[in-house]
Order: sequence, then C-alpha cells, then structure tokens
Amino acid sequence: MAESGKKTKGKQVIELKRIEDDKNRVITFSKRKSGICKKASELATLTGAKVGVVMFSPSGKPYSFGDPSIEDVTNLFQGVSQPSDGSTHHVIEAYRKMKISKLLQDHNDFLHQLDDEKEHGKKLNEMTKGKTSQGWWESPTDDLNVQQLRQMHAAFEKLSKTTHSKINQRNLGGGGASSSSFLAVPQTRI
Amino acid sequence: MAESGKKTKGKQVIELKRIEDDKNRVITFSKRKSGICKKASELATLTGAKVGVVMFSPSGKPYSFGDPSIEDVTNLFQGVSQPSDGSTHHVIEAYRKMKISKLLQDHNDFLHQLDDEKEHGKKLNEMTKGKTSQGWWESPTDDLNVQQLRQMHAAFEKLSKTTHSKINQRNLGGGGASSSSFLAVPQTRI
DNA sequence: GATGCTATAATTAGACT
DNA sequence: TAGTCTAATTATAGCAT
Repeated sequence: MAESGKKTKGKQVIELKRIEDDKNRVITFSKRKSGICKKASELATLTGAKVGVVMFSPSGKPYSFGDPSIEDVTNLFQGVSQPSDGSTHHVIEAYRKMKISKLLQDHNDFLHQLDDEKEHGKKLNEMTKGKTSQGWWESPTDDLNVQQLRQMHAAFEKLSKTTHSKINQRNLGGGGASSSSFLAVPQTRI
Repeated sequence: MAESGKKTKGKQVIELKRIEDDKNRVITFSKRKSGICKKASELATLTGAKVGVVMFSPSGKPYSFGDPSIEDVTNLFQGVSQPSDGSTHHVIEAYRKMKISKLLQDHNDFLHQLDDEKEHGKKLNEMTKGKTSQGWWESPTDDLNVQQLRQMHAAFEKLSKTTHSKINQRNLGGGGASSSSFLAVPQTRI
C-alpha cells in the first residue's frame, strides 16, 4: 500500500525559545530533566567529578541530582556548613516556610504569565484550588528559614530588575532603592 | 586509494566507568561539561525552569551554570552560607522579620509600578497593600494567612491580566543569563 | 499525563591542530 | 588548553499507547 513509509517524523528541530504549548512544555521538561541527570551521572562516573544539578520545573517543583550528593556538592561550592538553630518555634517556622514557598511559586507563575499571553491566569487558578505542591520545604532539615528568605528575595529581586528595565521605575528613589542591595546586607545587628 | 576509507573512527562506545587515562579523562570532562551546560541552558529556555549545575573537575576546579543564576538556584534549594556565630538566634529571628517586611515592601513597590503603568489594577493594588501593610506575616498565630495569600494571588492574577500586554519581556533575560552565568571560580580548592 | 516507539537531530570519542 | 573534523552513538520531537 502507498503508506507514508515512515512511522513517525522522528526528531524535528525546535526553536530555542519557550515552548508555549502547555502539555508539550511539561513533557519536554520531564524528558530533558532525565537526560540531564543521566549526563550528569555519566560525567561523574567517567571523570570522577563531583556534579550537582538542581531544577525547578515550570510549576515550581524541585528536582535534583547529585554525586556524591546534592547537598555535598552545593555545600562544597558555597564552602559552608549551616548553623543548626533548634531554638525557633517550629510551628511558626513551618507556617512561614509554607507561606514563603507559596509566594515564591506565585511569583514564578506570575513571571510566566507576563511572558505568556495565551494562558492568562489559568494555571494560577488551578494551583490556588488546593494542590499546593509539597516538597523540599518540608524536608527534614529544619534550618532553612533564613535561606528561604533569601530565596524569596532573590526572586523578588529578579522580578524587580526585569520589570525595572521595562517600566520606568518610580518607587525606588528613597528607601525602596535597596531592592537590589538588600541581599548585600551582611549579618548585622538589628 | 586503498586507504581505510574513513578518516576517523567516529564516536566509539565507552564503558561507563572511570576513564583511567589522565589526559583523556580531562578532555572528556571538558567536553561533557560544556554539553551539560548547554543542555541545562536549553532546558531553562524551553521550559522556563530554573536550573543550576555545579561541577568540580577531576582536578578540583569548580564550574557552574545557572539560570537565572547559580546563586539563585542553589539558594532556592539549600540556602547560602550563614556565618554561624552561635549567639545569633534572636538576631536571625529579627533579621528574618526585617527581611520579610522588606520583601513585602519591594513587592508592593512592584505592584505600584505596574499599577502606575496601567490604572486598571488600582483597586486590587490597594487591597493587597492594605492587607499586607499591617504586617500579617508577623502575627504569632496567623491562621488566616493562607486566605490572604490567595487574595494576594488574585491580585497578581488580575494585575497580570491588565498588564501582560504591556510587558512583553522574556522571563529573566533568557540566553543572556546563560552566557554570563557560566563561570569558573578559581578560588576554591578541594 | 507517563511510557514506548521511531526517525532524525544533537552529542561526542578519537585524532588532529 | 580549546577548537575542528568525522563517524558513530545518544538524545529526543512527534506520535501512539
């Protein structure tokens, strides 16, 4: 029969820009995430290198790969150990973590919305409906609060920078100017 | 000519174990390091994911890639170093509050800017500002905060709807971040 | 919405520069 | 040390399940 002769189109070239189609984007993330982890694993095996990979999916879910371990590698990179502070109120801390994480996710989605005119707030709505993703912030380690604040700020900072370049800033003349310099504030006494 | 007919052997299969030959191992690391960073960059571009990669070469040199930046991504996952003093419990606590407060301020500023560009989201902005200006995040027993988060959520959503056509910028600079954040840090040594 | 399939694009081992 | 070339291996885009 005059069949097409080929079962599939095979791999096609794709443009190096954000994949707009929701489903496709998620599938691509999933597949390529695996690919990168495999590559990282091979690199570590073949060369004996220490490799750490951290990825946050478009929806904000964290994934990681590490050899010897993601913690080891990132700590090695930052060259630090973390202070264990067991004196904080854990309930409040947990709540705070949840809130911060949530806000961070919100911002991620918000950024994408600005970038993505087709989808408006569809995803945001779905997310709000209750499937707050669970994950890294519920990890056993209990001393991530300060760090997570920095995460938060990094996110905001990026957001601000991105926006400022487009919108003529108006609010940063006075105290608000510290948006970008805030992170540089050392551990000073309050 | 009765030559072998092929200029090179092409890519050969290699065992998934440590490459013993020194030179070969280093070359492989170098090549595959580039490959992984490229993949990571593509993943970030295609799916909007945040990706961070940290690698220590066989000789101990650190390399990293990050989108938006390696610091942001690793901070997001683990947090940056904190000079552990042991006596900073309370300071940290207060510091956190200050930072949260500042973050919210920055955030409000951001909302203001968007609002300034387009007047449609004015009321929502007021709402958000009103809810947050009283310091809800500092309440010791804040059981309603999730709800308020959702309100903030709504504000984001509405705001994005009114402004997304105005702001048409890619998330965080895209490819620009890639090239500039692919850096070797020659200071650390293991 | 995750997995498997297939044809094709992309990566890379080896040799050289 | 990094870049080039070639041939062969891998990864994966588009579909199907």
